[in-house]
Amino acid sequence: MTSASPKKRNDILKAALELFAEHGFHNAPMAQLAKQANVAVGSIYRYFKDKDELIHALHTEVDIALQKALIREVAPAISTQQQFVRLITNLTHYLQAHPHEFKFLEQYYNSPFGIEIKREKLLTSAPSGRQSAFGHFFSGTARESIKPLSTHTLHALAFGPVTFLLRDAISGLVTLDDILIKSLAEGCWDAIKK
Amino acid sequence: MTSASPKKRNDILKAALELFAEHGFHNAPMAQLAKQANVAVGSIYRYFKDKDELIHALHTEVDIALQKALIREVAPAISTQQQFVRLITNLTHYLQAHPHEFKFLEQYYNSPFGIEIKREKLLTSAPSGRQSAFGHFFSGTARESIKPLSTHTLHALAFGPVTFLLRDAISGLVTLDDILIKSLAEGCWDAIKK
Amino acid sequence: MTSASPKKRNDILKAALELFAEHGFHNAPMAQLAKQANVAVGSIYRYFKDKDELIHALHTEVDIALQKALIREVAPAISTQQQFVRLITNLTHYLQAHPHEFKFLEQYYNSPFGIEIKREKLLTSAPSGRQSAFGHFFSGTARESIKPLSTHTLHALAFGPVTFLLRDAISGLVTLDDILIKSLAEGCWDAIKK
Amino acid sequence: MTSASPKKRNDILKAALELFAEHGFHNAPMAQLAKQANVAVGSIYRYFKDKDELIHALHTEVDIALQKALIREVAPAISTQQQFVRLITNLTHYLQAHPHEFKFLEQYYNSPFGIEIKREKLLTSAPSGRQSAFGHFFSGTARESIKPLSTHTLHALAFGPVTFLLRDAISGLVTLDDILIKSLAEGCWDAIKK
DNA sequence: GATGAATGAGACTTCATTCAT
DNA sequence: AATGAATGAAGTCTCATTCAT
Repeated sequence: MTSASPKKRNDILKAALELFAEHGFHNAPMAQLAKQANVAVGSIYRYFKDKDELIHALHTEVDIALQKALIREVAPAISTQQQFVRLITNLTHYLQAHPHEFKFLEQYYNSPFGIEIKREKLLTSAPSGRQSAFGHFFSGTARESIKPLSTHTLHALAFGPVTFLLRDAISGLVTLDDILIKSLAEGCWDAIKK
Repeated sequence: MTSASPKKRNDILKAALELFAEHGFHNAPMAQLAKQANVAVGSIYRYFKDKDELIHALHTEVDIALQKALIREVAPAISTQQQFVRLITNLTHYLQAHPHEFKFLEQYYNSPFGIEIKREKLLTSAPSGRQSAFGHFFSGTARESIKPLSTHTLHALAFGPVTFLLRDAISGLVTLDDILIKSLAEGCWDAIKK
Repeated sequence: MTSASPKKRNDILKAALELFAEHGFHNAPMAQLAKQANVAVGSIYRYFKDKDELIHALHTEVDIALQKALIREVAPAISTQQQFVRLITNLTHYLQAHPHEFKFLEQYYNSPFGIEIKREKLLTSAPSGRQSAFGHFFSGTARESIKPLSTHTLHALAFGPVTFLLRDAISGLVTLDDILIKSLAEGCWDAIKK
Repeated sequence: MTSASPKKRNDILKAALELFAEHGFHNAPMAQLAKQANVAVGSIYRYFKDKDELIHALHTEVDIALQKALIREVAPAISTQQQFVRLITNLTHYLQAHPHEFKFLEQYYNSPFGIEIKREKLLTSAPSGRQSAFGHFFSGTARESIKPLSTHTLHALAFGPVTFLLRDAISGLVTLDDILIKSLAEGCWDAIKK
């Protein structure tokens, strides 16, 4: 699907993000999506082959934006621990500020879509947010300061807690203040540091 | 809504677990479910008011079974760290051996259903489910050995990595051997211990 | 269908009358009917071949009871007008006191069932309530005092107003007191008297 | 709920009228309705939210058409009696010529739908429908020539016979010729005139 | 290129009827 | 004879997708 008007394509993706996050893939009819995007139903199909392709495209966009956010202010100058805490903090802040993105991603990775994607990531060096930023971190000089575990395990210890807590935060069950985020990040660091 | 024959009710729940795990709630039509359970469509409605109630009932069953598995061999005699490692190990083993249950739960907690339940668990003293086993642990004598963090944060640090890794394991992206599980559990412990 | 226990048969008919009147034929499932009658679903089918037969049987019962009520205190001694007013009054009183019966009959005559029955009534001298009581009246000595119209027209002029008003009364839109009923009956008499 | 093409909307209403009249609301599946209207099932739902709304909409249409027919040739010049006879005659002629409309209305007023409507008519000044034409008549100068009864009673005496007889006529049990209609109308007049 | 009315497969659910116990 | 669990056809409604304008 080639895009004729990037503006319109964006409107659709934006509307899709909101609807998917709020109602789930299966409770977001194309008709409603079109309405929210101020676009005719038929037009959506000029930009995306079908609903699945729309979902995948949205994932790519969201993933790219997330990656950008992750590496903000992660200077090489600062200590390894500080770098790590920075990454975790960036991740948490960004997703807390973008609950739609978070809900969308959770949903995505919990659906048939997600598994496919994960498998691909292993094979190709996919342009995917999280893993690449952290992947870079884990395979860099940090390696000396952290436990000699597989990348998968490290990812789990670093990411797991954040996503777990974010779920609760976004459902309104907890409030994430800076103190909490800091202690979370430090806990994660304790989990992986040598 | 519960009728006489527990056998048939069970057949339905079993079929539901498989289909929901493999295709998702929304891609598991009642007709297919009936077929898989060797039951007429209408029969399902003798045991469950509607699809939602079936999903909730399934959650209850799965949750109870999981809790039973969690507390296996967690003797009061062993050290706090050993208790914790035991809990994490039990959780991981059980869910790895029961991928359907895991996928179902992930899906459940990522849906409107789950949030409701979580909220309830906060208010009531959750009669079943993951949190109660760990909740018990965190509020017991272990408290002296672990960081003074909120229950939510502790849960996140303890559970987050496991569920994160399990997703990958169940997708076939990693293989969880006992060594890996042990280092994961120890990592979690490092994250929360004082 | 032969009746084994007239008691049970009656329970079923009574329950059917209530449910049909309150919810309509199509919103009165056999299961609910059974429950209300304190009888197993299957048992209903021992007394009535199917739902249709049950409805027809109920019609017969209701019709017979109505006919009995109609001829109460219609002595040959009193004047023709008084006889007529008596009939109308009886009809109104009875149906007002038995709204279930009225609603059932209205529904019955407004359905495919009713038309069938009416057609039969023309051919055979069916044991049917209303028409036979009034039929008898119209073809008796009263004929001299009333307009020389067809039986159908006379029926219409005599019955029409009553049933029309009863509908409103039973919906709660009007209250029928004795004065109102009297003026109604007199109006009907004015319509048919010579 | 009203979309662009009034043609298709009309086709649906026309088909609905036929099916509802012939088989009843509950024996006229949407699928059959669609077929009869030469329309896809889904299309019906573009024009009407659900079956109930379709039924209500149909009632509105039928009611408007009926009212138009009622007031034909009811000149103010003619006598009160003549006006009344005219109204009754119009009503009878129209409904005899439009049996579907008659059956539909009977069914409608005998269902939960109808009662609602009647109640509303009492409160508001009914923008359409039978009552308004006759209501107008009863509250006009005619009042001097007719009995001092409640509007409800007058309606009953005027309408009751007509609807009663029409039921039989439409079932084919009677044939309504002009003579019969005339004597019916005069009977009704005798019932209400002072 | 854009529009949105039309389509119809398919989802969920109900309920009259049967039949093993 | 009675029971009520089981059945599955059939009903209402939704929604991804197409296509004439």
